[in-house]
Amino acid sequence: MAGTRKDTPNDPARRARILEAALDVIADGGVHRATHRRIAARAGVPLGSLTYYFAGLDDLLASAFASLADRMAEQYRGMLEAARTRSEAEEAVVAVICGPEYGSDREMALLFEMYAYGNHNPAVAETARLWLLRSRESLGLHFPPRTCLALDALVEGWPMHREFEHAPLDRALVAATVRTIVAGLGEAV
Amino acid sequence: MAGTRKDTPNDPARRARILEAALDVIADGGVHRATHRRIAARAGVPLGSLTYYFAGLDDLLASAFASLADRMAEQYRGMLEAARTRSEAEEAVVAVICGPEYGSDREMALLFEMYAYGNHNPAVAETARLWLLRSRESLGLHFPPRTCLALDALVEGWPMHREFEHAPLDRALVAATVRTIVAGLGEAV
Amino acid sequence: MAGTRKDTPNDPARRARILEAALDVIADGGVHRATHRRIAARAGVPLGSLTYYFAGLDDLLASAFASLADRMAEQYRGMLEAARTRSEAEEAVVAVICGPEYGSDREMALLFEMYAYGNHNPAVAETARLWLLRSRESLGLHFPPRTCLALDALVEGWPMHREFEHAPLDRALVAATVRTIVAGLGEAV
Amino acid sequence: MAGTRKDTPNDPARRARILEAALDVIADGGVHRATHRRIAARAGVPLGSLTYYFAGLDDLLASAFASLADRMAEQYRGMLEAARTRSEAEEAVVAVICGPEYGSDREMALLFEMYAYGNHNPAVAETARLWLLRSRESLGLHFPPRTCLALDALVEGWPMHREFEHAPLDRALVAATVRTIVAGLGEAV
DNA sequence: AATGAATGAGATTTCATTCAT
DNA sequence: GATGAATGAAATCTCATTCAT
Repeated sequence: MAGTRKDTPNDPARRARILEAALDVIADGGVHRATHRRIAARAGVPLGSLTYYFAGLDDLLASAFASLADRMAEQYRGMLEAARTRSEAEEAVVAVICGPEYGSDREMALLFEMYAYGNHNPAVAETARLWLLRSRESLGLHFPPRTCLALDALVEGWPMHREFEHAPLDRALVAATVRTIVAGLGEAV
Repeated sequence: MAGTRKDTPNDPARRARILEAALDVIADGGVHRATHRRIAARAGVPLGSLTYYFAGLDDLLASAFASLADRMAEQYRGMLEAARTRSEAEEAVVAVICGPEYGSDREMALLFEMYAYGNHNPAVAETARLWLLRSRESLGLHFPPRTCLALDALVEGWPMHREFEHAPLDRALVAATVRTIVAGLGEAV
Repeated sequence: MAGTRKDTPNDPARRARILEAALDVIADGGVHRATHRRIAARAGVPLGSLTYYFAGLDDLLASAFASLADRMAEQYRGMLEAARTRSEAEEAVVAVICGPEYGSDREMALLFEMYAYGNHNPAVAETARLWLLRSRESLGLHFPPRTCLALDALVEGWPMHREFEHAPLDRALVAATVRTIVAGLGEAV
Repeated sequence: MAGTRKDTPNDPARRARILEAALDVIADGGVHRATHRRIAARAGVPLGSLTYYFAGLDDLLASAFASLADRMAEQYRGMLEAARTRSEAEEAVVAVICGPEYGSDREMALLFEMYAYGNHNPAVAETARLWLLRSRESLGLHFPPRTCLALDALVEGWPMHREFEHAPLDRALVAATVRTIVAGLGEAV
């Protein structure tokens, strides 16, 4: 808590700090409670800053989601890239679905917000589309295209159970499902 | 003076009409743009009506989502109940995922909103939890529990691709995946 | 100064009071300084009142100008109607141009504001057009149409001198000019 | 780095360009919408420029109106100076009133803005006063003082009809009125 | 000399909610 | 039971101006 730290003018990190604050506020209260005031307060910057850096709240939120998607896509890819064998790759997919290496509760909540907001904001819709595409590409490092599509559906859908039922996922079941899909859909394009 | 009046003073359908209007407004602009005024205008009822029937906006939205979840859970169950054989049941799951019999774009968007809003509203979180549970129960009419969990992940996740990529899903691939999971996970509890 | 008087709910005079306050504020500082806050303060009503009674600032200002134009057109007509002879009518025109029976400084300033604002607001442009028309009609009680047009030009233009040069108009000259125009243009349509 | 630069560092025309942009912005949206930002954008100069060249917005607007009045007074005088005979002078007055040689719609709108703004800004009031004086002086090249006053009233007032009623003026009527005034008021001082 | 960055103040507007009837 | 009127609070956004460079 740097508390009294004054920003130097032209603080290059300020923009990023605002974005991160926006994500915090969204994670806490949802897009529907993300306001200029709350974001500015959380970031510790004056209100006027937000409209100086961003054309409007929509633009700010869209940028925040873009930054989120970017960061998560990189993590995702990192996990898949680290796998050396098909079997390790399957294990990586399980980890992506079940955590905890990937996708904190905060990030899952933010993704839901992104999907919801994307239905009402073209820029965010595009961010979501790209995010889906990139996750598919990461899977493509190890699996054929059709398998990627099926696994990706699992990756999007299963964490929902994690979120709303208050129990951790059954890791063995997830692993079995992943293996089944990979084996069952085979190598066909 | 009753001349142009549309509702009897105690219109029993008014409450339902307000809920439907709320869903329309949410589908159009998201929870973050759902306001008393817009909902009242859409429902064609006086503003004061809303605070008469509902304790507040949160309560109204929670009721609207509950009504949505209820209706969709019934449709879902109807589709599974109509299946007579395991194979028809698999076909029903494919239909649930790919549409168009189930889950219009409007309804998909509303589900995203429900998941997002549920992260910030306990009543809606409970609605979402129940909805997930009921969809699992419907699958349970035909499949063993672990298969239900895996299929349900697919049911939640795959429609997202439909929503953000602008192409219909590959029905054959979905069918193959469903069959693979059903066969691969077997009958074990 | 009624000072602490509370408005009864549903005060029928409140709308009119807001309009009058708006004109006061415009007369003081010009349209470019007429803000919700200032108008509300001058009228002694809460800020929210203004947007309850008027769709926006433009609407409020347009209504204020409409009320001004209406009142002045009635005064104008009253003065012309009171004239019994052609000679009295000429005298009435002189009075309209030179004051003080008609057109206080405040009202003249407001008219300038109306003309200026009318160039950027269709509703006010229409108000200005109607105002010009009604003043012509009042002149028409005594003079043929072409004479009305010429006299009306005088009525609009001469007060400007009054406003910006800091001397009262030369009443005798105005009278002579009016007589000359009435006589010179004759009775032709 | 001079690559795309349009102005030399000390562009002598920049000040004038800003003033012209200010007039454009005023003509478009009125004084009440003339802001530093809009003017800078229209002029294609950086925002900081405006506060460098002008002490504040009031100063900028006052300078812009001064430049307008100057230019129009010169045009006005040019038209009167070109007249060689009394009859040509009368024709020049008609042209000034009816256009199109003098006073485009844009310029008329700007004059209205000047009159309105002048009521709230001493510098602009002085500009307006001078403008009225100079137009009178130009008339004085051909007509005696009292005639000048009367003609000038016509020159200020008649164009208003042009502006708000959507028809061109009746040139013959204007000419007849001018002749009548010139003849009727005679040569007396 | 000239300007991009920055911000406090305030503008317009929307809104949930209260309340008298 | 039902609702139009009303308003305080807060939302988004714009802006004139200052300042370091």
